[in-house]
Amino acid sequence: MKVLTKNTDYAIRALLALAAKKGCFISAKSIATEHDIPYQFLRRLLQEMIRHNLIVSKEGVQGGFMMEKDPDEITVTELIEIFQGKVQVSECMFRKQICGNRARCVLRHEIMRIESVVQSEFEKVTIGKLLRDLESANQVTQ
Amino acid sequence: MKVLTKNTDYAIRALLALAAKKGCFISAKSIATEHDIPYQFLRRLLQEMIRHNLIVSKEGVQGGFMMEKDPDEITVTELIEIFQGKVQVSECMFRKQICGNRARCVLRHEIMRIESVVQSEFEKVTIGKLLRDLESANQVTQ
DNA sequence: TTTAATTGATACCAATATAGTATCAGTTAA
DNA sequence: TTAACTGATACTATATTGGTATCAATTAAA
Ligand code: FES
Ligand code: FES
Repeated sequence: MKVLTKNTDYAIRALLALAAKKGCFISAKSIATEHDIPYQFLRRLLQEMIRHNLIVSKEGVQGGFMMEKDPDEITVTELIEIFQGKVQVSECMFRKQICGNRARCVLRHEIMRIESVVQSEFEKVTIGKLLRDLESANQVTQ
Repeated sequence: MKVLTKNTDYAIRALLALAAKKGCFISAKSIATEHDIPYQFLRRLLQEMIRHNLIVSKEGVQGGFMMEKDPDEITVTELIEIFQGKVQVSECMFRKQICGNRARCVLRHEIMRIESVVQSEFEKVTIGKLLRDLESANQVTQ
């Protein structure tokens, strides 16, 4: 069971690259080569993130992509939702036969509780936090 | 993003059916019809659960499947691992370029922390617990 | 003003995972 | 002897994921 797919994985890495150079326009090509992400795949992800107002773009020579939203406000939960759809444990376990009362269903409550725990854990992890972790890790090893 | 696939969903339901009639052999056919699970699909899941010593079977007429392991010892985590593979957030985010030091990688720590949170949440949910929830829910509604 | 570097948009393809079906041999209670 | 069962395994269909290709539009710079 994979929690993060390539979409999300690559998107996080691209955002880290942009966050590290906030205010500058960085081309998709340079991000792709520097971070070992398939170019056309990355392009699609970047366009999707524009639609969600995480980043902005500039066309033409010297163009590229730039961080728009505050990195500390971009959570992994948000990225998962964009690229993998909303986290849901199960559409609705135990339909029909077993579970007659959807509203009061104890199982459903159990499931929803877990859903919210998972989500809140991923919400604690923001691009901003990851970037700081990354930078301090690099200092140690250099 | 779906956390539980049909495999796991059906397996849980089948186990609940068996746990509710502990000590008896129940045929795959009756479980399938009563709980609206595709018969051949269910058969495969049951065989897989035999291999993992969750249940046992008896061949021939009046045969079927019976709970083997204590329902309170069967966690949703275990079922996810059987049917969807071990929970892993990402194979290894930020390989190569960014992350030179696998052992000390802060990002990796962050990811592993979340992994363990997710796992421990699902470990709290056992077949035994679900069954009791289910039974008390049924009492209320009847 | 031409050109090369760029994004926008979109269609396509390949690989893998998920969901479901079919078949036939072997076992066993009735 | 037979019908109700499981064991084993192969097959198919569909969806998701991962990746590639193409071409038009834009723009800084030569
Ligand atoms: S599990 Fe869906 S309503 Fe109870
Ligand atoms: S993310 Fe894999 S070692 Fe750092």
